[in-house]
Amino acid sequence: MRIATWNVNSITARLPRLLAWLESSGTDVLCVQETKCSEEQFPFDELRELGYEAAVNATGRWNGVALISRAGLADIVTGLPAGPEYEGVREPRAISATCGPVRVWSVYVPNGREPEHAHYAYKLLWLEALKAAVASDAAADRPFAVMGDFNIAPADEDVWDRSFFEGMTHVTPAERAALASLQETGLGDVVPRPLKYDHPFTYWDYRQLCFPKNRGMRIDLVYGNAAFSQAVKDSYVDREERKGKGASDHAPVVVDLEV
DNA sequence: ATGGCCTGATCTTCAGGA
Repeated sequence: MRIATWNVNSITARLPRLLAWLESSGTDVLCVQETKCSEEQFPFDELRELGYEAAVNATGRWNGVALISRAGLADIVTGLPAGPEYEGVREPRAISATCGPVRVWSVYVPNGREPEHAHYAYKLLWLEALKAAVASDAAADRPFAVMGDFNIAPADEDVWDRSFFEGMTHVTPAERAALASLQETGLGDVVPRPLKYDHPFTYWDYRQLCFPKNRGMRIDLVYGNAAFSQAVKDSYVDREERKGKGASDHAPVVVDLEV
């Protein structure tokens, strides 16, 4: 089974590339983030024509997550149970389902904006709620993973220049501590291999030639429990999908499982 | 080759992304 996660930065703008990539990569289950559409606007029909069904948690122009699967889609949970609100809104940032032998969450962790911003405190609260939501499945025998855009670089080598990010979100000790806390549930970082260069960055800013210069970050992560991690046969960042016109600023992270 | 931001809506200007 091939399972992947990809922040598409608008599923509407990305639809031609998304459909082509699903076919060319042969992905069975895709965790999507930043759909940036309402559920009414979600391209269910186009996906169905390729043999995929979808479960969606999306409300409009911001955020939005989905699971796209041709391996089953059962026991769907929309949103984090007891997930925090931001400015009175429970934003669409998580969805989970069972896809054949695997249970999976697609998550879009809040950005945080700046360490002093209310959004940053919200980010840490959101990660606490995520830990509570996944603890039971993480400890179970069934292959289970939390996959998505975590908006956190786990270590200094996961950003192109540590000094560039001084004082910024994505690299603060509190955010990294939240990731470490999540791992206490029994989840481990499934680190993909890069297809080029020496580090598996997953995001490159659109601006200032960041991609050609490989000024990237590894913030799209896969956290699997023991059964999931043992089933991993290969994992890589498909940087080819970051190339050319109409690309997302994130590349898909692909995981091949023997289940 | 990979190329100096992109997206959708409040739509010609802006918030948000990270």
